[in-house]
Order: sequence, then C-alpha cells, then structure tokens
Amino acid sequence: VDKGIALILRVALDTPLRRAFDYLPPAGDSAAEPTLAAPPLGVRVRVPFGRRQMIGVLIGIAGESEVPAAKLKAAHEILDAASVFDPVTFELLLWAADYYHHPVGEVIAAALPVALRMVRARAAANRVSAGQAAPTAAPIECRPSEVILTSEQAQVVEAIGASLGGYRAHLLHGVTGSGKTEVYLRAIAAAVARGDQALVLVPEIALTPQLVERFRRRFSGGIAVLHSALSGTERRDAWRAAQSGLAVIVIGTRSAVLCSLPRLGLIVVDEEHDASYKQQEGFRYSARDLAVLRAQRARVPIVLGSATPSLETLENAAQARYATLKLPQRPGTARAPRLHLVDLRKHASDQGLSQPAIQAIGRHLADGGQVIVFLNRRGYAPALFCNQCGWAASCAHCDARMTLHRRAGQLRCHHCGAAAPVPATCSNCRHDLNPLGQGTERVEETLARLFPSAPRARLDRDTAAGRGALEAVLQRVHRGEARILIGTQMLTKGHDFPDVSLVVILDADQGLFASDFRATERLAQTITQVAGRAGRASRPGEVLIQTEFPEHPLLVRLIRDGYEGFAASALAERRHAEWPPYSRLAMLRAEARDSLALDGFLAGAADRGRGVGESVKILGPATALMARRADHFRAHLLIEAASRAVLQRFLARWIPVVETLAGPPGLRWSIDVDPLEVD
DNA sequence: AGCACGCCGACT
DNA sequence: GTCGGCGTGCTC
Repeated sequence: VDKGIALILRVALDTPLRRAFDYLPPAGDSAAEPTLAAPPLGVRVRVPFGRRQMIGVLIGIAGESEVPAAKLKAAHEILDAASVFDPVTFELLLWAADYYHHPVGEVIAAALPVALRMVRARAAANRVSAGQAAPTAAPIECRPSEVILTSEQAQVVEAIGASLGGYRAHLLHGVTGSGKTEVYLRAIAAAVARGDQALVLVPEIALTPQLVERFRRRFSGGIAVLHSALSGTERRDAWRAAQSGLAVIVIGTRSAVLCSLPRLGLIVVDEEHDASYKQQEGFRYSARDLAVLRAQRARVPIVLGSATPSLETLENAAQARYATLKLPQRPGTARAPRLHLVDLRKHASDQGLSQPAIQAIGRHLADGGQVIVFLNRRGYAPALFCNQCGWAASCAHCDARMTLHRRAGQLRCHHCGAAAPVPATCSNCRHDLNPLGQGTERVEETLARLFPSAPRARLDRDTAAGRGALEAVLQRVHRGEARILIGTQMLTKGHDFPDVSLVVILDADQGLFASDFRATERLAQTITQVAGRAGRASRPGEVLIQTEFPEHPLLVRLIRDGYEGFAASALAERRHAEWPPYSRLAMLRAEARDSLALDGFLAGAADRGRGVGESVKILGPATALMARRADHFRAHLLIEAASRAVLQRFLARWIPVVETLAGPPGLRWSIDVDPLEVD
C-alpha cells in the first residue's frame, strides 16, 4: 500500500460558493483501507464546515487536493452505501450546475429534500435505500377509462406508445379541450404496464387539483405528488417513494424534474409553454429544457403538451428534432370558439366594459350560459390620482404606483408588497383623489351594478389566498351558483368550465408594445388559453377581445389564423431580429442600494467580458424596467450569442472574472442562462 | 448563505 | 462599565 496516495473526497455543499470542498475520508475508513475505501459518487457525506456541520453529496474522488494539507479536514461520516441519485439524474445535476453556471452545492440541494440533509435528523428516518431496478410486489392497476378516444387521440397514443423504450421528443399540440390529459393517461398506462416509472410535470399543482384527482381515479396506487406546499416529511416521503421505485407515477412541479427515478420510462410536460417551468431566482433552471435532456440521457420518450406551444418548441418541431402530434379538434360536438375584436375607440365603455361586451354578457346570461371576464390586473384600480394637481400615490420603495385595494381599505405595491392606508385627500394640494383604471375588484363592482341578478365569483391572488379558497371559488362556478366569473391569469390554467359560453378579454393591449421580445408571445398564449375556456361542452363559444389597436398585425393574425398563424409570423420576426430560438441569451442581473456604483460594477463586468475574446454581443448596462424595487436599484447586461456553444464558452471564462470584481456593499448579482424575461 | 470577529451608542 | 448594531471575512 502506497502511503503517498491520499484519497480526497470532493463534496458539494449547500452554499452559494461556486466550488466543491475537499475532505479526507472519515478517520476509521482510511486507516483500514487507504485506497480501497473510495465510496461511490452520489452518497451523502456528513462533514465539518466552519463551526458547524453539514450534509453534502460526494461528487468526485481525487488523488490530491489544491487546498493546503493543513486546511483539509476529515469527513465525519459517509451516510449511504450507494448513490442517492440514479446515474442519469446525478449526471443531469452536474451538467445543470455547469450549464446554468450555478454553484453545484445549491443545485444538488435543490434536488435533495431538506429532511435528508439535516445533521440532527433521526438516523432511521434519514436512511436512504438504493434505487431498485425491480418493480414493486403489488402491481399498479390501471382502471378502464370511460372515455372513448377519437381516432386522432388514438393515433397520438399509438405514436407515443410505439416510442417507449428509446428517446423521442413529441410535441403534443392540442387545442384547449382536445383531450390531452386522456392521452397522457393512456400513454402512462402503457409505460407502467412495461414496469416503467412515469414523470409528469405540471406548472402549478395548487391550480390543477383536478388533474391529480384524475390520475388517482385512473390508477390504483403508486402515485407520488411533489410540490412546494408539502411539509418537510411529506416531501421526504414522496421523494423516497420516487427514488426507491415504490411510486410508479410522479406528478410534480418544476423541481420534480430533478427527482431520482431509477426506472424512468416516460416524461410528460403539461403546458410546456408555461413560464413557471423556469425558476426565476437562485438556480435559474428550465424544468422543461432539463426534462428534454433527461429524456435523451435516460433514452425514454418525452411528451411536451400545450395548446399554445412556446416558439422554441415549435422551432424544434419545425427542425424535426421533435415529432409533432396534433389534436386540432375538440371531441364530440364541442366547437372552437369564435374570436372577435372590439374596437375600444369606436364604442363607449363603462368602467372598462364596452357596450358590445355588456350586450353580449346580457345575451349569454339570458341564454343560461356562464360568462368569464378576464383582466390580468388585480385590485380595484392600478392608480390613485389627484384630479387637481396630477399627484399619484406611489410606492416609497419602488418606482411604481400603488394599487388601490378598496375592500381591504389599502394601497398596495404589487412589486414589493408594501401596504399603506388610503389617503383621504391629495397629500400635495388637499383636493379629492380618484381611482384611475380598472382591476378585477372594480370590474366585479361594475358587473354587480350592470347585472344585479347574476351572481358573481372573482378569482385572483386576493380571493384565492388561503387553504381551500381557490377550490371554493371553483366549486361555486361548477355548481352554476356563479354566473359571471371575473379573474386574472389564474383562470387560464386548465380549469374546465363546461357552461361558459362567453369570454370577454378586457385589455388585450398590455403587451402589444412592451419592450420584452417575448411579450407578444405571452399575450397570444394568454388570449388563446382564456378563449379556450369558452364553449367546452355543447354550447358554442364566443370570445370578445377589447383593444384600442384592432389593426395591430399580431391581433389580426391571431384572430384570422389562430395561434399557429401567429407563431409563424412571430418566428419570422425572431429570425429577422436574431432573437431566440435563433440566438442564445444570458443575463447578468445586479441590484444594489447605490445606483452609480451598480452601473460601475456592470460597466466593469462588460469591459472584462469584451476581453474574453468570444464573438458575443454584450448589451448594456441597462436599467431594469422598474429601476428601483424594494429600495434596490436594478440593472443588467444582456449577452447575445449565435449558438449555445459560443455562449457557454464565453460564460465559462467570464463568470470567474465577474466573481473577482469588487462591487458596492450589498451588491447582489446573478447569472440567468436562457432568460425568459429580458426587460 | 451562515456565522464569526470587531469596534462604537443606550441601558442595569 | 456591559449588550448589541451590522460592516468585513472565511468556510476544504
């Protein structure tokens, strides 16, 4: 035995430091078998870290360390006999840390429940058994479906089923109400019948209890649900069920893509266009993109489902990287709704409701239909103005107006959460104050005045706050107790309201002229998704879209040719302007209390970036759309590259330099690879 | 991020 | 005379 060969454990720890930490093996181990004691990668390790102890994950074994020998400490204990991650997941995590340029310890921490990383946890409860390759003793039964598939659905199920056992990405482009969920259920049943596990990603579990219910009704057991509202032990148990293979179907929000699944056989990403798949802070990964990579590495098929696919996904499908499966029609007698634009310049309106909209609401109510009124702005009014001197109530901490919440008797800032009492008069000139513009609360008031006999329900973050509140509102609508449903984008997330025959979109114009290059894509998706709530059963649907710009090319194309037509135009524009998916972006965002020093830091970072010698465009420093938020000034640099490879080469050289730059006290910066919002 | 150490104001 | 404010500095 060569005493000169040391065994160094490289351990990923949950700290924002962009490196792993080297340790000597636990004292007992190395003394007995100095070189043969190498534990497998992926096991948890309890180590001393500063004055405390932490549980990290072994990500490498080295023969030597760059850290001075005097600084090296011995690990306390190896906690597992085998990796807690299946090999594909483990490699995926290391890849993601690299690709998103995020500290590997935080990436792994995002994938491992806190309960399994607690130093003081009870050993028995903390034990993780190795992932099993064999299926469980009690097989999961799939109950027969009452739904008769359309021939289109049957073809789609067939195509997905035929791809089991190897990598294949399918775009399932199905209009709202076309029965995508039934397709998922059948495809998953086929995977489960092979003894495989299936992973189902959904944007927001709290908003889709109906989907989980449907899975539980269809399968006799073996379903684990992973989402942010779980308690520590619930999360640990669900994670362990997935990791041990006990759970056969795992339904979860974005972090579920990081979950260990030893027999993964199929991935479904529902509403793949949804922005909530991208984590917007810390480890800024895209669960949708990681899911595709995971499917590739695990050699399993993936289904990306949406009525309004992202332009990135449509381009992948156009390039034949993804197979396109279409469900262009609703089953049965249900028809796609008719969309109409209402020119707000031509028609008088009452608190944001145009005369044609008011008439249509009256007509549909009289016919026994339900009505959805959509406005993506909660509260009573987005501004409180003095009509004498023009003063407006603004947030003391942000560059933003306060929103009036009349029922709560408060002014609230929707950006930092600050609240203030409603002033009785203008603080400047003592004249009266007027609420300007409409939020859902005010629209509800107006509808109560116009249609006093029609019961209403309002669905937004204010009315859906608290346990069961959302369900209560939805129940009132389903039972037909509420005839008019007023709501924000919460309405767009997959709820099925069979009796809704009319949808009114009050303000289509937010987003038509926004600076963010994705704004029109989001608007088209929102309009199409909300419109899809109308006429889902036997009632023909009607959709009214109020706008001051009825000749805007986006709206015209969307109304005339549907979402696909819009997407074709939008992709042509993206290609011309060299935006994604025809280029790749990264953003360096920073915030600090001192705006001058903030710009200095970013200018320095940009300068050093130009010295890196990659052919990327460095745009900025630019001030964020809202320059000050929660007392911090915000600005950013935008990096634009022709390809992923160029962008990655640049970032790999540039980020370490940025780390060495001194910033003002309290400076916080982060790197966002493939950002969704670039305001 | 934690959690230390380290120097200057209002209390028993 | 102490308790404690949050400004730098380190974690293998």
